Amino acid sequence: MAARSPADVDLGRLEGALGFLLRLAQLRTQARFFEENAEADFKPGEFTVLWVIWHNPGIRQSVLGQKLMIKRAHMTKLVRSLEDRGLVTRRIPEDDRRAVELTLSTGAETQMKRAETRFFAFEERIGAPLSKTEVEQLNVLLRKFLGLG
Amino acid sequence: MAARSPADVDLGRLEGALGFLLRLAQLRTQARFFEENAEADFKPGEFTVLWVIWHNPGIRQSVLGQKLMIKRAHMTKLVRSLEDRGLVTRRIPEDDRRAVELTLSTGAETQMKRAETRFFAFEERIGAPLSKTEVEQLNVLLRKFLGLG
DNA sequence: TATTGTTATACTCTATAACTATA
DNA sequence: TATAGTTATAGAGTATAACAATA
Repeated sequence: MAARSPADVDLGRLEGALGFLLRLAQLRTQARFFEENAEADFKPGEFTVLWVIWHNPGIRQSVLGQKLMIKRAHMTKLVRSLEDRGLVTRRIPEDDRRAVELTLSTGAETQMKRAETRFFAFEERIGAPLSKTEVEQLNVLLRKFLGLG
Repeated sequence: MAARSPADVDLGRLEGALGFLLRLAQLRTQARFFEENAEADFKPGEFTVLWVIWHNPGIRQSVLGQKLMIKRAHMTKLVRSLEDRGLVTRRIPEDDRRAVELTLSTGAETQMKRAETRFFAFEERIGAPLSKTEVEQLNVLLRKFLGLG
């Protein structure tokens, strides 16, 4: 009855709960990232933000936040820290002086090219418990779940 | 070029990255949970911990932490808060006086029966963008990804 | 009035390291 | 020596509300 090892634990209905499985999958992925990429330039969140700015130069801070589900107040702090590290430049557009347009610095582009290799190599590795077809299925289902593509 | 709305944003290879999709899916699920369950007794993390204790009475604190990927130091604080609220009882077993065995209080069982209904109803709802078959596929793939069942 | 971004504050989750007690 | 749990501390992420500037 009283479980003495993780394998003995009975999760009951929880084991079929999508929210629970998503949380666990995300936690495990994040934990593995920090184990295997201790000396990486960027954390996953930073990489993602920089990546999207890189591929959408001049993107507005609010749009970036909406897309990546980052709240405005947190976005401010995040962008400030990237700016302080010389990775991102901010520009106030003439047509709407409330907004902020974000661009990658040239130094950041160089760093991102290196980080890209490492990051997507990791993405390949974490799919390992699944076959190539299964990874593709999982991708399709998650994108549909999220209303992307 | 410069994206003015989230729909315009180009995610490039990121859109096919498992870690990224998992993070977004988890974030969205969590955000929806708090929108729709503002008056719930328990947060998802608390519900999960209480659920596992409920279904594995006398489970050791360390085993629970391993299963749910909660670090020991955080586990201590979490269990303390549950104990302070009269939901969980701690017991030092005679055969290993370093360990702590966790059990649900009777009051907590009653609360959990109510919470169970709400929680799993939410779990049903979040699967909505997908068909029943797709939800089942997603469950299977995530469990395999996690090395469960 | 509504929107964009900022500031201030607080709470949760997580990470680390040093510690106690038990094995 | 190793393990289970605790304590203390720090950092990241997130939420809220109040605010300024602009639309």
